[in-house]
Amino acid sequence: MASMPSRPIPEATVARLPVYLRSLLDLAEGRGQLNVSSEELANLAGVNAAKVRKDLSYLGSYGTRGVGYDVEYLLYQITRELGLTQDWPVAIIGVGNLGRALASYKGFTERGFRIMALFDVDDKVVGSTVGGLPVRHLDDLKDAVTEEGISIGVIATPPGSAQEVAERLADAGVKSILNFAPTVVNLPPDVTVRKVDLSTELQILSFFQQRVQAIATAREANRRLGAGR
Amino acid sequence: MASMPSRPIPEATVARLPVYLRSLLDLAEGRGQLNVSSEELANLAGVNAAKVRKDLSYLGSYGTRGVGYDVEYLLYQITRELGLTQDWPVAIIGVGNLGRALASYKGFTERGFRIMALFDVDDKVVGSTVGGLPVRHLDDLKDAVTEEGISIGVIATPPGSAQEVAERLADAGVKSILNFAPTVVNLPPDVTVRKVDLSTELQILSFFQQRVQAIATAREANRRLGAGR
DNA sequence: AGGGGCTTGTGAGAACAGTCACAAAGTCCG
DNA sequence: CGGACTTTGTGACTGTTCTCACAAGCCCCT
Repeated sequence: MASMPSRPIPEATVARLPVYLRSLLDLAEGRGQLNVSSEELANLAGVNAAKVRKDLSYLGSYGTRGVGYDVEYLLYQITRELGLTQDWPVAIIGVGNLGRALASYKGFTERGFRIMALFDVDDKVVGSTVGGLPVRHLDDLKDAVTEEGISIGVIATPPGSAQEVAERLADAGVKSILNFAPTVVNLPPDVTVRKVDLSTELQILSFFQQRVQAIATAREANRRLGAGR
Repeated sequence: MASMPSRPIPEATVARLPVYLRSLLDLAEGRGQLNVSSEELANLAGVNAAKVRKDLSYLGSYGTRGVGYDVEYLLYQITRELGLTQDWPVAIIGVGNLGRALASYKGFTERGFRIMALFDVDDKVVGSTVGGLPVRHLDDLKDAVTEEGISIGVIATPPGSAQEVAERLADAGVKSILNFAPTVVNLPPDVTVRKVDLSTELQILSFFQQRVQAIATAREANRRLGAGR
């Protein structure tokens, strides 16, 4: 029995690790701080301190009681746990407004994600260069994935094409997909799909906004009625 | 006591309503289908049927046993619950790559979200026109929010400016913010902030990808050792 | 009018996530 | 060297979300 994963890391924790990572980078690069307490990290990450400690405890006991966590060491551990000690070759499919913005977005490349190839089906863009990379035809996908060792696919197509593109990615052996198209894609469970959906987010905001307004309106009505209590 | 909210709708449910909404629109517009079962809706939305039923039950009893849900009626109820029967005026702050892409992104406008104003601080873009709208200076924010009745703010600035912009939005009376900047913003609890973060998503994918590879490697090692069982 | 066949709505329980509070373990200072 | 102080790591609790399974309700056919 080689290296048994000490405890399985809850998904909710995994989703917060990148936030801690960024906060720690700010501390290290910005102020050159050497130690950080769960309290301070919690403030930076916008969560509560107990949660930070519990999250970090899944990675192991990397803190020192009475002192806090060593920033550099924690940075290294989180980086390692997230698999960011290596580079991940990324392909973007769909070179419309969004695809273009993604291709030239810096935050994308900064942390070990290398955009290796762009794909589209439109003859008007296939062959052109975007952000220093040639746009290839979608039919080249499988070959390119093999050649370039692409491990992450980013779908930035219109919703109608997303499912097909997702299947092609899966067929080419890509196991991690980030879907920007506003539609659900169904794939076998061995492929991890995450969704980033603008209009969904706006609609959720709308729900809360509407609720606030509804309450305000009700309160207003109550006041007019002069209802006591 | 006027209209007591029958049951509070769980946040997890709210987050799925937009997905159901989209699936229903596909059914209605695409195939003109009149009824839908929880089973079918679940397939379209990529969740399980019991969850669909429970989610919808929070809105009221809008289904018919033995038949399913009336597509149009359900569409209306979800639209109403999400507060999408009215238009929401939106402002985008930060007109870089991402801001531009957002300003011209169609999915944005389609469902009752109207982009009313764009803001930046860079003299090189202030005064120019993007997607048919003039880019105004951030200092005009408060006035514009009042004049245009802006209720949703979208932050598309670099991370360093996000907190300040968020505070300005809050100060101007905006209660709903969608933050694309890769940083946490802290605001009073009466402001709803949602975060869309590209690199966080990629890092989460990296975690799972790395895990899969680690397992594959371990299995490979086991095979080489000829370990039985 | 009654029975068979579907599909909803929901109670009960399991799984997961978040919070609290405190013992354990370290530092620091006199 | 000992005691005050700080901060971690975690057990126990609470709250939320998911899943299962089935009674209740409705349609349709004969």
